Amino acid sequence: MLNKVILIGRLTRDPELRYTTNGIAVAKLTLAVDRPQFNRDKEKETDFIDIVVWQKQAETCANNLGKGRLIAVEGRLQIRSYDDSQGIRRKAAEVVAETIKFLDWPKDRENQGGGGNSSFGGGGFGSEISFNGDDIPF
Amino acid sequence: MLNKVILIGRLTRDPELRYTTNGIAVAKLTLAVDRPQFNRDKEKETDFIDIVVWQKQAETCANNLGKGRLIAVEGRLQIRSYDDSQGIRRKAAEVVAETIKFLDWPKDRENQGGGGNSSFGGGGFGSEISFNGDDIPF
Amino acid sequence: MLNKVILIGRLTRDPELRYTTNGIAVAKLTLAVDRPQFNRDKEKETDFIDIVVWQKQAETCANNLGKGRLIAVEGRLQIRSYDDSQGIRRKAAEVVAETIKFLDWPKDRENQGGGGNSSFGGGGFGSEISFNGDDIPF
Amino acid sequence: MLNKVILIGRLTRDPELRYTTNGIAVAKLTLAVDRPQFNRDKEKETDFIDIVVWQKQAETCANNLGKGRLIAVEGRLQIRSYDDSQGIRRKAAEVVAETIKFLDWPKDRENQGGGGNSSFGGGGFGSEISFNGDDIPF
DNA sequence: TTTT
DNA sequence: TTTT
Repeated sequence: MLNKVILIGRLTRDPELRYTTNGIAVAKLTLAVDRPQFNRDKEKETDFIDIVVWQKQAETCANNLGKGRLIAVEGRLQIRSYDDSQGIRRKAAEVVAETIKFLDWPKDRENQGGGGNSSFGGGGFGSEISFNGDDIPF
Repeated sequence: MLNKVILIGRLTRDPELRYTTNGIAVAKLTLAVDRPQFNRDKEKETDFIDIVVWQKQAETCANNLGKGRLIAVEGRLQIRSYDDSQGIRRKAAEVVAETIKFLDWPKDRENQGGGGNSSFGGGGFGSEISFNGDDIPF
Repeated sequence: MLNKVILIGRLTRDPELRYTTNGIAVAKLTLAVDRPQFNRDKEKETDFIDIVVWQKQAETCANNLGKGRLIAVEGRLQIRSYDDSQGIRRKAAEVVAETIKFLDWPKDRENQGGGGNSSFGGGGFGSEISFNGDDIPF
Repeated sequence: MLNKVILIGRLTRDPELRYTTNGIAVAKLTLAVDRPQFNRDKEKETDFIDIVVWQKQAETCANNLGKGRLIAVEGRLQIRSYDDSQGIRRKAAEVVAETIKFLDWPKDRENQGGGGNSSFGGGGFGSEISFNGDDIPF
């Protein structure tokens, strides 16, 4: 079974950081992802997608991201069922992030920054194991 | 903005085919996507994901798929807000399919079939334009 | 069969635009995609990936992109075999783009621009058919 | 930077298992991925894509997969440069697998098997950390 | 509510 | 060089 989601969009709000009772960090983000517009007369349509980020990445997001920032998210779509405060059964859909890339710089940094604000930050959030191939025996 | 979802899973029910007032075919599927299990003691977890398929593909799905079939879905995650029959505001998440591949054969065909039921069906649902590269001027 | 590639990276050179003998536009780009770095002591590793873009998108890329620009590419991995000028059999790998998103603004525009260079361009390259769901009969 | 490849196709040969000088298992597969056919008159086109699998997954593939098997691969596109045995500079493209799913059963099993050969095996190759969400403090 |  |  495969469950893979890749999104690029902007945060609609600052990340919300919590800790589980076991002390695990978890952040919740909301991402605005505009749908492609084929008809300029039609109003813009946007999907507002809830993102859940765990552990160290949660703290990195909380410390470095804010409303309006452009990010890429790779993760999986998770559907949870729960009863809300009025006892109504609800389904929640959220993307559980495996990797988050920052695709622009914070506003502050741009304003302060000298010339080079077009460079790319991003890296450093991956958690996969990798090899450089120097040692491949083929 | 990018919004890409790729799923492999099994249908929990037969496709449900409708037509819009404009006569456009639309099918609704529910896909069971098991999460990877890292601990055999824990109970299996599954996401039940609603899929929407449009037009000719909707009819192809309705005519060829049934409960239990294994499929791959490529599409985008769409979040809709609506008021349910009790007037309660709800959010619905569904994957709008762009391409669907059939990854196994219907039970009937396997039972009737002679030897070769391991072959792959699938194709024919793509909607993209493609080129074969014979004419690339590089 | 499924063949899906999603890349984010920077152009190593300006797009190279040609036309087939049938007059179809085709652009070739090279994308530098840094691998995630897990060890700051190791030198940075980068994959240089050839991208082929067809038709209107080819011209849009040629007219709007240049060396250093950050883009997202969605497409498929294509392996071609050919004989090079010395008659040596070679294999070429390239990603045939279906959609390209521009993730930053050209340098010029940033320099000229007032404050708001953090906004997002991107859109307009999609080629899929979409629906807004107002008319879904469920 | 993002580099994500998702493929579904059939093995053109049995996996080739080796070990690095450090004793790390690495398997090489070749995957045939048919391109979507929009014109039944045209001959079928196929991309033959090299896959590299590392560590425990390499051994699992070597032990369980063979020519003709249908699999799904998730990984990243890696471009390596090297000099071949005639001293000619070449570029090799391969997909470094992160996850591999088995989408059909081996021929033997089907032939021996009683009725239920349509079920899905697959699982167990994931290497990511996951959470079950019971403990989300939202 | 659920598939194998 | 190729899978179904």
